[in-house]
Amino acid sequence: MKKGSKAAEPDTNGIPSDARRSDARRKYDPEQTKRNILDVATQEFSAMGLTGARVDAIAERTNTTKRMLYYYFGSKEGLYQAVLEKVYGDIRTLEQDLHISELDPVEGMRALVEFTFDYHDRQRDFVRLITIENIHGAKYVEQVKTFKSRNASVIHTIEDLLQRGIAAGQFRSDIDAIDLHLLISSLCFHRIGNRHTFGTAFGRDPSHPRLRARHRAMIVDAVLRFVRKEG
Amino acid sequence: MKKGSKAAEPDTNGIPSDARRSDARRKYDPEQTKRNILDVATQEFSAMGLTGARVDAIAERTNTTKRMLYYYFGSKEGLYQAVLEKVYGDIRTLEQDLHISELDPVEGMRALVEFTFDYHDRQRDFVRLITIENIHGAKYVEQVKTFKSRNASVIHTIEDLLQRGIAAGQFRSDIDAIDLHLLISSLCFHRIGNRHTFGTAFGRDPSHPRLRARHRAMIVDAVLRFVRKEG
Amino acid sequence: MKKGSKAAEPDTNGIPSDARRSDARRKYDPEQTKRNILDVATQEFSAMGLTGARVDAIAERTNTTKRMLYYYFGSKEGLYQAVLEKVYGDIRTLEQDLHISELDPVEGMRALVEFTFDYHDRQRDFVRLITIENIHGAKYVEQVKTFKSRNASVIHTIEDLLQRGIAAGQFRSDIDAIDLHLLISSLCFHRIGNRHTFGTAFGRDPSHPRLRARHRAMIVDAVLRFVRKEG
Amino acid sequence: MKKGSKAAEPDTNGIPSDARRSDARRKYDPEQTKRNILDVATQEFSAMGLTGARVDAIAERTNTTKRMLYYYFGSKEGLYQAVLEKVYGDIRTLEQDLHISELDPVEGMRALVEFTFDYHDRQRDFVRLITIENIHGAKYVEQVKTFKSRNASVIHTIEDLLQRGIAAGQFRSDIDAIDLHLLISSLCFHRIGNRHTFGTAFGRDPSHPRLRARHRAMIVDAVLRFVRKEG
DNA sequence: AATGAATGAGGGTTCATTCAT
DNA sequence: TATGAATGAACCCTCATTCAT
Repeated sequence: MKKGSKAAEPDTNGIPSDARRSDARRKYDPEQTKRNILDVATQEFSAMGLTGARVDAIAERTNTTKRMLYYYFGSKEGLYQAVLEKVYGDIRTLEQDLHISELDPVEGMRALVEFTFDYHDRQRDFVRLITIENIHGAKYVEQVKTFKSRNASVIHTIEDLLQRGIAAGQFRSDIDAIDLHLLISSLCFHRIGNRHTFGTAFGRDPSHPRLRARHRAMIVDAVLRFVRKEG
Repeated sequence: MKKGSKAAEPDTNGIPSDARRSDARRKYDPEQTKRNILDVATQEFSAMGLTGARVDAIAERTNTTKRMLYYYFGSKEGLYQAVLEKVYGDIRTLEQDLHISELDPVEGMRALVEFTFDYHDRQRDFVRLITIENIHGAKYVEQVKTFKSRNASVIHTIEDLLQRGIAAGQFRSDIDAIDLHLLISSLCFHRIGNRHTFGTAFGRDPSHPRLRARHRAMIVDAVLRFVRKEG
Repeated sequence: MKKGSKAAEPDTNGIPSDARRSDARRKYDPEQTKRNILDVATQEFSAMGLTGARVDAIAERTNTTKRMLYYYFGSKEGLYQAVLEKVYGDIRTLEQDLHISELDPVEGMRALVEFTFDYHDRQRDFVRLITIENIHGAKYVEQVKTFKSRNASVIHTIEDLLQRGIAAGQFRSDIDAIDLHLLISSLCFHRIGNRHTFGTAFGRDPSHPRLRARHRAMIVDAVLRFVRKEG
Repeated sequence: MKKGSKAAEPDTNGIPSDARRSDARRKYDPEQTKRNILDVATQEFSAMGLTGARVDAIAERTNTTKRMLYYYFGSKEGLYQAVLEKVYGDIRTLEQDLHISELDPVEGMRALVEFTFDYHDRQRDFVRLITIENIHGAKYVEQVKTFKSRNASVIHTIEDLLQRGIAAGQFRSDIDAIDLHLLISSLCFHRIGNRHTFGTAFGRDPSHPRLRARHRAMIVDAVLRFVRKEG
């Protein structure tokens, strides 16, 4: 308010901006503010759905105010989309670390299924957001750039596995890669995504840690039985 | 009231007045009013979710007014629950018609899987409502009386199949009935419930009629390979 | 519905209508229905006020349906007015039974105050309805025929008492009858009408039976001290 | 904003800008907005009762919109309670200014009664709101913090007066302070609170200014006669 | 960069009342 | 005489969003 207030700002003399970024005590840190909003929004959207989520509820649990939310993300939908982007950005590289192409087809398939299983088992926000997206006809995820490319890479991995497995006489030759991915996804997704209704129906939460190992083995088993060449 | 007035009415050619009671032209027909509201509500809730659905939108597409909706169902949530109940009531008896217990275990298993597949493939509202319920932690379906009992009957069917299959030397003996149901459900549910994100990811709608036969065969195949006793 | 249904009605052959009236088992008894509605309505209006009362709430606790309420009383306001009328009709004759004019002025005054006290102490519905009327500017009680005439009679009683008391040298001669009635009413009304706020303020319910005798004596005392000629 | 614009404004002759902060022309002034809402709400609640009052009606007569009402007071009931609080806050200090403890007991009692009379005579909103509260069982005033404490102070004042009056041989020794307060309140409250029904009954509005002096004297007289030790 | 105050459109719900039987 | 079904207007409240500072 006073003139000369600019001079009164926390002095940044000479320190490179990169270093300042990581200073947690800085008063105004746009990146941190954005991250904070995104984290809270992820929880809220994941818990309540797109329509069920409340902008006020998100703002309240944030370190900043509602206005900032609009300042950075434009609208509720914009924020939702940013959440989707963030969640997808988080996965990006994980799969490549498995080096599946270096494994024997059967072992590679097992590794892929186990990875997929573990991923769904741990990333519940991701699972919920996918569910929510489907209620909205995948309208928003469609605009997430990394979405399609990332999924394409899974198909490549599977295609490679199938090809090598067939060549080695281990796998059947009549399996479509996308169909197989659908099959694997189904088995890994459902037990998390629909765990509440399933739990209510059978008095058994399918996502409970106690069942994890058994389900993991079951799904790996089912997939391997499905792809393996008989006799 | 007058005799002559009958002739002026839209023709009812020969249909006895008893049958016409359920006629759309009757002004005071609570059963029809309720059914009409329920039908419209099923669409709206299924399309928009519980929070996303608009009571006004439902009322508008109804033959009556918004007030009647509250007259019969008390609240938006009450109506949602009634929808859940109706959708569940619709399935109840269908399964018993299969007479699975009279079939050979392998054929019985095939019949069960095919039935489950077809059911999910056709009853998209049902699938969507289950998805929506999971976003709300299955809070509402918990209060639907028929829900648990109906689900229990599926498990009995599977248990019977497994037992007979084991006895006949056809099935493995280490399979849990509920786990198997989860596996079958996963495969049938996912391709419908998550078809939008799947379609966006791979440019292929997994619920498209053109893929139905292939997926149906695939799933039956996967389940049978899973339960069958190996060589 | 069938023709000849009239003959099927509970037969009333020859019994005079007066006798039939009092038959509690009669199916349709307008007088009893009306009384039933009025009784329930008195409770509801007295408990909730005119705006706070709910027509549905009244109808629910009645032996008949909401429609009858409109059939007999026309509207919510009509019913409210009928309640007012009933409550006033109930008092009508009570006061005359005291034969105050036959008593010595001091004893007569005591009797009048005690009667007024007891009446307010017992007829809480009456007190509440008066309170409610004042919130509505006495709009409805204005149309109750017995209201003004009944109140006029109290003034006559007081005037008579004052005159006789002055003549006997017992009472002051400078007291206005209406003012005195206001004074007496104030003392008897307030402890019932405002008992809730008073109770909250002082932790003591002024209408509690335990205090009744003391308050009764106090008020009689206060009034007599007020009217008595000094020295 | 321009210098010249000031001259065009309705004159603010010489009042320093600090004082003008509460000026009606400021657009962002939460305190004024709140006060404005409270003032209008006081009228509406007092005139219509809690249930009878309309949020829309309040908002309409306000400088702001209905939304702000909820922004500041949360709900209709919250606003009602705030009104109660405000009305009570207004009285709080008034009584202490009388310095009753410095007066001779008889004069002190007279001052107290006159103050009570004048207060009820002037603060009709207060009287109405107390009436309304009693219809709701004092549910809301119970939560007004200042309510009990303030009332306690009146009792202390009366106790002090009684004690000193007894010591001076002027007052009777058998009077309970709370009972006396009830007596005084009754006399001051009733003529305002029930003036409509009283007016209808006797064709005389007891709260009319023309009667004020007479009633004031009557009530003081009645109270003094009641407390005075008899010859 | 950041904020409390303000907003209009629409949300679910309830009211007293009337219609058709 | 009596009734369940139906109604439209209005009620209280909440939403995502923007303004002025």
